[in-house]
Amino acid sequence: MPHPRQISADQVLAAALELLESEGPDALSLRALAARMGVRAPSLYHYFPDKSALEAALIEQGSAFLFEELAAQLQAIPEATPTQRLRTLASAYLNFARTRPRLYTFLMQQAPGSGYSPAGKQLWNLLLVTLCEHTGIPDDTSRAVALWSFLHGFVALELAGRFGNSGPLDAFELGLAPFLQPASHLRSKGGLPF
Amino acid sequence: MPHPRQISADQVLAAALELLESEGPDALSLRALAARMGVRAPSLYHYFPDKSALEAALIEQGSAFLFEELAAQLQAIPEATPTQRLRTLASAYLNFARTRPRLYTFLMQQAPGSGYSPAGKQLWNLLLVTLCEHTGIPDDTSRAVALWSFLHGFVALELAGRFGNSGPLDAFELGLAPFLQPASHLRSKGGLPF
DNA sequence: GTCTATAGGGTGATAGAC
DNA sequence: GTCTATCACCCTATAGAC
Repeated sequence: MPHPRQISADQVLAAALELLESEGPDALSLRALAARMGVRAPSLYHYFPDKSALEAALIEQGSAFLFEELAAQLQAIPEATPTQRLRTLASAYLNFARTRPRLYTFLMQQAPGSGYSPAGKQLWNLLLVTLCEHTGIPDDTSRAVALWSFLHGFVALELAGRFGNSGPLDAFELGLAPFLQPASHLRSKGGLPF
Repeated sequence: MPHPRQISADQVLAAALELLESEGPDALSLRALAARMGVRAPSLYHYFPDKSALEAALIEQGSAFLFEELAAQLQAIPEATPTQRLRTLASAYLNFARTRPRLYTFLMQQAPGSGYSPAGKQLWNLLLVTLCEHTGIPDDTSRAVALWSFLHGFVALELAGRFGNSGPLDAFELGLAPFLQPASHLRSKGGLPF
């Protein structure tokens, strides 16, 4: 046989992830991707019906990657208080985005497509649960959205190069502080935020 | 004369802004832009040396547009307290992004290029001054970065369709609340944030 | 399962006529 | 100042050989 099996769907996704991170989203073409795998572009159609399907799978896998990274950081500190866990989550989020800036940007700039995303749901749930365990409020959805907004906003602006060389780390701590307040302070307000 | 002057640099930018908002950034090609102006693509090179120069000018003008919108909203309430002004600024920011989602995304996803951006500086200064007048802290840079992070993050996630139909407006108020706290509360902490 | 060949489209940019 | 014509490149996707 002149052409034995050389690649797999997972290998395609792994190579796509590498290509995306090293060359940017515009360089994520089927030709370039195939070339990186030592194969020709049409071969990829054996594993994905078209490019958008490949992209969707890439987003799903990238989201799962992010989730696993955050979960791993939390599992590394089993004795931590809920507040420490929340701070760790925030740090891990920032760290992931800094380590894989183009992947992070790629993940966030696309809506979760038509179908629903298991990895996206896991991610959101991790954030929500970690926050709720800190605040002690059962379904603290709005606060979780606010926290996510801050985290994403900080990360996105930093990755886009909007922060000068003025220390943005101060700002990260400052913006995070209200979410890290002791839970008692939040509940004593009786419904009023902060 | 078979070919009298038909367009100007400003008209090109205005048409580009329309095209960007209505068709998205991928549709912003020189051919499509020229077609929209009733002209051929090569004519555009008489006003901009290349596409990237046109994009840079578009970003600059779009940023100025955003700045003017925010400034106008603030000038409309000359009697307002600093806190009211800050809240108005946040609302106007959110409103601009919702009204011109693709322009906003386009503006934010690009670094300010090589040179510096007067409009970008005006924008940042307006945010910084409005916040500082509220907190009473002279150079509250870090807090301004944190506020910008939250505003941009909320807007970006909303525009990317990451918020379900669960009320994101609550989250906006909740995330904004720490920044709107009475100034006395901020200063009484003696350096400690919040 | 991978290949070659190709269809059919897009893009930015330039030369030179008028 | 705008045009036509064109270069040189990129892309996704399919047909059909092996």
